[in-house]
Amino acid sequence: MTLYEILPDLRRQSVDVRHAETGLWAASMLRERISAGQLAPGAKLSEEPLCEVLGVSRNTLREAFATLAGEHVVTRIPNRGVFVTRPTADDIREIYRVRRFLEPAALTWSTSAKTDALHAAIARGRDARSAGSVPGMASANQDFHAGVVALTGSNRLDLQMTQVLAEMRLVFHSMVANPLFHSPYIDDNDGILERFEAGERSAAAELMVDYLRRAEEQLLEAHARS
Amino acid sequence: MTLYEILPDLRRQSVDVRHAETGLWAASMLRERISAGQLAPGAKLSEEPLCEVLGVSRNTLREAFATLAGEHVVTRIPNRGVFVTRPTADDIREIYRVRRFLEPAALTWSTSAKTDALHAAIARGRDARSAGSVPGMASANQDFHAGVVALTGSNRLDLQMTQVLAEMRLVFHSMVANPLFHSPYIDDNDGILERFEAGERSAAAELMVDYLRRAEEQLLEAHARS
DNA sequence: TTCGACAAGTTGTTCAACAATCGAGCCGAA
DNA sequence: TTCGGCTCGATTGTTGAACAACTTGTCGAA
Repeated sequence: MTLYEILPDLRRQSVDVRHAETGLWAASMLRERISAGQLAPGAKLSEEPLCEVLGVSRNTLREAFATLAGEHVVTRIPNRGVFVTRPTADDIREIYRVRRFLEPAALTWSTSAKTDALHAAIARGRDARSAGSVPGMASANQDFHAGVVALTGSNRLDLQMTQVLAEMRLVFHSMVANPLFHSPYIDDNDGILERFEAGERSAAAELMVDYLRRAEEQLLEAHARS
Repeated sequence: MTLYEILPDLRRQSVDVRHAETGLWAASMLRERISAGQLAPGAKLSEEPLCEVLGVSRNTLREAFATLAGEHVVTRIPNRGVFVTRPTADDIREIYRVRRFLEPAALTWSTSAKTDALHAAIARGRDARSAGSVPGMASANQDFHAGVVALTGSNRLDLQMTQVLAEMRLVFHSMVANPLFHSPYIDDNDGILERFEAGERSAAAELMVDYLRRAEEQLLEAHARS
């Protein structure tokens, strides 16, 4: 399987692209493909073929690598190359460590109570479950938890959560997909939101911690298997 | 004042430097100087003179810029150049928004209770206050709050806090230094630590929120003045 | 088999060139 | 004078080629 088959024809058309964002453009291109699983965890991103496919120079590509490395999407090993990050068990633990602080904190202390996006995410999750769509459930679940952190109103925490969720996708991609993994959590989310809206914030936070612990445990177990 | 006077002779000596880290080296060089206030907020980092001073090529310098931009230490304006970030009032609010979630969360839910570093930071703060050293008090205070987040045991949250504190230093550098700003907070920190060690975690978290609100208010006021 | 020298392939870094953009200063019209 | 548009110089954005340094695998000698 050549890189061309995985990433056909990403060369940007010369029209309507601005000067001064090629590096970011290349980064977003790769980020997309990695997030979609087309570039699997562990895959090596060799400079020369990628330059060819993206239609950018090596120097520009390296700027893109620097950006992605800062997001932990990609791992740079000096003199060896750049690889799509393959999360370790420790990475999984770290991801959930972060989430167990961020999400309960958001539920407990956020001043905003705009929960429309949360309800929408839960609804989308139910629809996906009915339709039997695993990616749909996964994405809806991510939206819900991103939405919880968005309650903080902080761009930085949002960004941190976005990055952590991007790494979660890498975790999923590096393991066998279990269709049953996401489905029970939809009701968990609903319960959390219910408590939150009832003003029982610490109860909501507790449910969240409980959810996160169970999810971590399941993921670690699946990771050990793979 | 030329760049040479501000950053004399940073060119790295050819001996004992490894291949494959020049970009990171340049980034850390600049980070240091910015953190120390030698490169003030708003200062333009022109490529050519900086290449000269650092002894690296433009491409490598640009990799360093990408790194620093990811840390919000530096702001890139397309086709205009790279500048040391000059925090706005909104930035200050955002910084404290992050801190008001991170630090109370650490106090409330961290599993570690290793408070040696916190005691040490408070002691250093008292020494600095006796010695009348404003930078000493500032640095001790930062150490204390970094230490609180370190209780989470999470590298990511640590890193986030490190970045936020780096931006705090930019805030200080872009305003007139008020010698009285830091001194009262040493006792606040002591009170917080006392509650935490007594197991009264929510009380500690409340004190922390209170401290952060007061600090934010003072900084915003000082910022409006400047 | 084991070890080390060597060769090939990649990454790290530099350099020089050109394209695109910005901003200052100049000029002329109202 | 003041305003708008213009040109021009300086700086940034991007490229391609070149070379240095490192990694890996191979081959042959002991």
